[in-house]
Amino acid sequence: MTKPSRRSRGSITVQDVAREAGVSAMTVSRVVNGGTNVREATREAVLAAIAKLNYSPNSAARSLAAGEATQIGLLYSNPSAAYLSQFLIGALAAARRAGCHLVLEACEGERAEEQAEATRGFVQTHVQGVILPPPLSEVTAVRDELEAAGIPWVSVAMGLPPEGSLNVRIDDFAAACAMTKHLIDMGHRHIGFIRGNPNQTSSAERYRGFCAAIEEAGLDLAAMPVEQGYFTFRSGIVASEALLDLPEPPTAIFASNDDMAAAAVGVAHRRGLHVPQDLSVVGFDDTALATTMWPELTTVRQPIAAMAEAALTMLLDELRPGGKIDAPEQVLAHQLIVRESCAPPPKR
Amino acid sequence: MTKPSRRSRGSITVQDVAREAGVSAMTVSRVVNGGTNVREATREAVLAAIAKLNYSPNSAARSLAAGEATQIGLLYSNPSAAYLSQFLIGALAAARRAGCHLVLEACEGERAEEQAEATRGFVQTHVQGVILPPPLSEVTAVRDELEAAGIPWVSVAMGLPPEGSLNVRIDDFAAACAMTKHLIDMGHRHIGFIRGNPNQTSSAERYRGFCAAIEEAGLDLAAMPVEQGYFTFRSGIVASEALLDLPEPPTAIFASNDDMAAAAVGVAHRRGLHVPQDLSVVGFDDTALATTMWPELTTVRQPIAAMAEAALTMLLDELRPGGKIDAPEQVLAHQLIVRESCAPPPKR
DNA sequence: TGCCATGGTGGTAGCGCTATCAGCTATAAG
DNA sequence: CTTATAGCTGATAGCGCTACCACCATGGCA
Repeated sequence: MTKPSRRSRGSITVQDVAREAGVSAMTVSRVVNGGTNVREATREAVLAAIAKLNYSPNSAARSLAAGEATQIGLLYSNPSAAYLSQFLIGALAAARRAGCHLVLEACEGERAEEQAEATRGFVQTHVQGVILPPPLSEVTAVRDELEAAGIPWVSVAMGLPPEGSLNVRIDDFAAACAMTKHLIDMGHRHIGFIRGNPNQTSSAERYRGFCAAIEEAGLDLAAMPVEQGYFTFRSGIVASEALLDLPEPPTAIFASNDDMAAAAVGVAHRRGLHVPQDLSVVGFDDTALATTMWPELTTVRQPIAAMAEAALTMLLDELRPGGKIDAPEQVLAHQLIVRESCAPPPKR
Repeated sequence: MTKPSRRSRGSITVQDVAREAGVSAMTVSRVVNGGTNVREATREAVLAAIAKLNYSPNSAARSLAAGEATQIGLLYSNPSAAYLSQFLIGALAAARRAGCHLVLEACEGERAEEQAEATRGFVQTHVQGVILPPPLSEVTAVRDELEAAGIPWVSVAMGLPPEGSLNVRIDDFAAACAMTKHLIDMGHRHIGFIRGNPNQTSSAERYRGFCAAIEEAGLDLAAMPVEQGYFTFRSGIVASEALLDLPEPPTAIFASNDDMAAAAVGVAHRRGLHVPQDLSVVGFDDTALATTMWPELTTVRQPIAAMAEAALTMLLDELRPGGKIDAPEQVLAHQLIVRESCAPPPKR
């Protein structure tokens, strides 16, 4: 008489599958994980048993037995909500597959001391690795703290990551270049640019892309009005006002992110300018904002969720004892999203 | 000669703490978890040892040994990004504390069949419970599917949840009432209301709150123009146009969420109306949008992260074998956030 | 013919924690 | 003074899985 174990929730285990397939638990485990050194016939028998019993491995047991990393930190700071939610979706998907937990920590302040403090929180909770989405990927206070604690990290969406560091990003340069070409192809010859926050290297990369496209088209870069922005809506207002106050205002504005582009549209409306008939506006990032405005924004889409997934996967590879990272740097594809906020320039 | 176990990552375990404190591992475990039946002196010794060794429990081992729920589903559908990110932050915090994984699943379509399909994905991945943020909390196709599979769920932010169901929410009625009172107190006597999507009971509750405040102030409810919206920016545009096209347009617009309020502001600007001098606009939810617009929006803040945390905690309580839920319904406090988008009505 | 590679498989021993129960000490009750 | 009762503690036995080795067939090579 086999009384069922008191604690068991009656779920299917490797043992059940092994019995069903007529092999050992070990072989089932091998099939489930990559499965090197298993004969094809055996593998199929196991897979059939898994399907029949509707088995799914217990991730707690798996991480415990494998001694895997279980806590991965994610330090975020004042991200756009749209960015963060996409990022979390991607990170969670990867985390669940790997059976590890995501530990979030907000890093509010701008001061190095506050940032270091938030980072230390991670060290105390024993996270085994940390993911740094922008703009934290660029903050040395955070990176130094992690370095000191010997915790590996992956930076995401840096414009120009330091050599040899783990990072996942898009090609900001190429994307900005393509967007600028799009404006030029529409007929714009006088394009205003709003730069991003200089504390992020992607700002410089986007500006470089803009410049490259202008020069490649044989236009006079010096004639293009450029304003400094800081990725915030407010800074976009100031920059847009400055651009539109010029004696000869541009016919198109390329803002380094969507928030600032939204600001440009708002300023234009206040001045009675119609977008896109009188002024074209384009952004960068394709956040939710881009489609909750009127007109909807032409912008560059970053595969945010995929980048988060890639970052977590890369980090776990790094953490795995034997496994060395084959590519410490991963560049994912961006996409130009054309919507209604840009049109050929008005005829004079 | 004790060779260290091959797989150990050198982390501190209960055994280490037990040795340090001069007690058994079991006692340490008791102290760490609630700690019933432990003498005060013993507890302190254990806590001291924990602090000294900087011990933190291994959540994988814990869930495995305790046979706890490890996978909680979260079905989301076209939420505002701001809502989702806040929600995930709260849910993740609770999930990590409980040592369970969050399994996300997007439920895109509107059709019952698609919704049921997405839900079945959960059943196959063996989630032990499901959290339903709005608007899915109201979708019967989803709930029926979960019911059929015997998976418990918690609904979040329903306006008027069915009796006896697990749910976490705010008092939409009271919040809308307070907001309306705020407008009346400012001197508004002719207030336009944009309703939310009728597929969500919170829409009706917010409208009820509006009506109650109007009547309580002795105003004529029938004189207040009301338009149907669907929580989207687009629907807000249509509704706002209708309100402002009236022969006698309202001096204030109360939109049932921030997206529609943002639309109202946009429409007003297009018509050359200044907000808040010519028209006051208020929203509901306090999403990120409320502060990335100009002027910033007066709105109602829902404690989204706290609601998500409460929902997950409630679900885990329900799942715990012995533990019965003491309160299947939990109402959290909302907050009126006053910003720049509303002012006394213009003098005639 | 022997012998070592090699690919495939199973047995064993934990990973770090907690449920269970037995035992042990104090206090209350008989 | 015994017995019942409660409070506190520890030994044991797993939770479901995988690392590690031992093992057994092959088959190629000397």
